[in-house]
Amino acid sequence: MPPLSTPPHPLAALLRSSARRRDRTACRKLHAHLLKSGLHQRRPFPSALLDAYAKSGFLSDARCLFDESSHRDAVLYSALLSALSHSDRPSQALSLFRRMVYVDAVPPDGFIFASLVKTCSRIGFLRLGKQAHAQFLLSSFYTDDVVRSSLVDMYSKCCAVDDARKVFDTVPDKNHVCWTAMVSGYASNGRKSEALGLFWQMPRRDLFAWTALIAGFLQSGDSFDAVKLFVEMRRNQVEIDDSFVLSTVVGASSDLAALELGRQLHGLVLALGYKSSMILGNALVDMYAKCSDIRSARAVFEGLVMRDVISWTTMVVGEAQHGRADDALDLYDKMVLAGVKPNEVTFTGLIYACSHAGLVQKGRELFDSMEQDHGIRPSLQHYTCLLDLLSRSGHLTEAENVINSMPYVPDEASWGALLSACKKQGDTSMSVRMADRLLGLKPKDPSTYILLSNTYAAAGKWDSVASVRKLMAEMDVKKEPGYSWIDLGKESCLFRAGEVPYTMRHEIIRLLNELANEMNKRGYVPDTRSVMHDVEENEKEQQLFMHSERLAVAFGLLKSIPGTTIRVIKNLRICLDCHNVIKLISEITGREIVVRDANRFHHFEVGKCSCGDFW
DNA sequence: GTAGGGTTAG
Repeated sequence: MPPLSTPPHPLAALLRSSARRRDRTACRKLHAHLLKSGLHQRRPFPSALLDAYAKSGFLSDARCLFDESSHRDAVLYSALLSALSHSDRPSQALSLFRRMVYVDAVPPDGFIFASLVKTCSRIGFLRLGKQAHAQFLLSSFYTDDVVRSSLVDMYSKCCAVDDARKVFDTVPDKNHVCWTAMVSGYASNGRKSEALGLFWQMPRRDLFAWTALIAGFLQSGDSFDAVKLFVEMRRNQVEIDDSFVLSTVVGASSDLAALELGRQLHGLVLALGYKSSMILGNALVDMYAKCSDIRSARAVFEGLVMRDVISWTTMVVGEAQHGRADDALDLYDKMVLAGVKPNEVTFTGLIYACSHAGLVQKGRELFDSMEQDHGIRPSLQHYTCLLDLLSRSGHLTEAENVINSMPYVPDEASWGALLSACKKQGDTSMSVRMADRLLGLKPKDPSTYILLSNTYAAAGKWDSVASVRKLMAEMDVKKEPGYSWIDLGKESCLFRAGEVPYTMRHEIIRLLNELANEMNKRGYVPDTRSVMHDVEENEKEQQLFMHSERLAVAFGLLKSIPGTTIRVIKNLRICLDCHNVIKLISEITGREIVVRDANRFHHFEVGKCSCGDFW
């Protein structure tokens, strides 16, 4: 006969179900009842109550219970440590752990080791994770497989995949959690073939395993294969009974700027009944914004039942990248009115919006308000946004004062922001000064080298141009080749500069020539400043004529349904001349054209661009 | 009574 286990107290069962529903009111009622009946200090209620508050998202209530408790044993510590390790400030678990060991002299058990390792995984603290591993092996719990699974996860998250594999191999009877942790580890660290190999060796592949694999591919930058795997998962008829995998694959379509795919996924989300999921809603808002369909993004946002700081921030950033600064600022006011606290990401989006619309004073105010009104210390990235804001609108001296007095060491991005603005405004001596500082940092980004080389060339400093080239060779920096991509749902096409697909060659060239005639009538003169190669003027014009974004727009005009918006994605920034040309094309053809470049979105309509030529 | 794997914003 197996030993009879004590049935759970009916109130404990009620607490657990309230926690699952995240029902804080129910927790409070039960808490009151326990207090009145004097049961609150009897086992299992101290830890069950704490756990219920924590799991329904009220960590401060859980913390209060812990602090007021007179008897803090391993179970109570374990409940709070677990809650903190899952919170948005997992490092708090470390100070609690120290208090447990040094103040209350409670020795860690298997539960506590698991939470400690989880904390190290969340904050990426490999050194401490290794110490915890060593202590665990010395303890009497060294055979605990739950802790081993958390160690597999911890090593993977700290990029030590081979160490994760060593732990994985020591587990005799691996369960799903352990397999999934290892598959996720390989996938998210870019070890694709090992991830797939292990995945297909799994005894059974459930939704968790598929999600881990797909999310891992996405994390390591392989959105295309992430989507392919999702299709394979559907073919394998895996039931989707939670929304994790959907938000992951919606994220992949944002990355790919694949609007048609995103629309289909939106349909699937509705069909599977996840209309009211906030996380999925947030992912969809971001997807539509990144796929250049800002109106649909806004429609999904307006339809959200619940909005958290991520929902608002996603929408603010979306409006900002589409050059709709007024809408971004208006959203911010509504967000504050709705009682949602902005965070550091919200301010990045807001200052970016001001910067791209030339709203200097408003941007300065927001930057100051960040710390004054919201207690958020500006990061280096915020300072870089401020530098961009000031320098773009011609406040170069003020910007130079900021970069020299800010409480951070400026990096490649900060000097780069300042330099590109100086150069655009033709301040040669300041440009050279900035360029010299930037060159000293041995930059990594190919576009920085192009910027440096152009700056020195414009100033006639040919010896500096030569040293830029030399450093590029030393650092093995190669300019990324430009390409543009258009997705019409039924067919999509990728264009590189100067290359036209054979089957469409005549039609595309003929259309571009017809458009050029019309443009010439309207006074268009090619702006060859964007052509870097040292060639004759008419050769430069010929190169511009075949820029990838133009080829993609021409393809879109020929192939898309008349009257629909043409959406083009470019991997680098759009060139000055193409910007002029596409404005004219939008006027001549009466079509709306949206280009997503490396930096932002350009909406071309009736001869104008949403960026106001200020990008 | 307490633990381990997979989702959203710059």
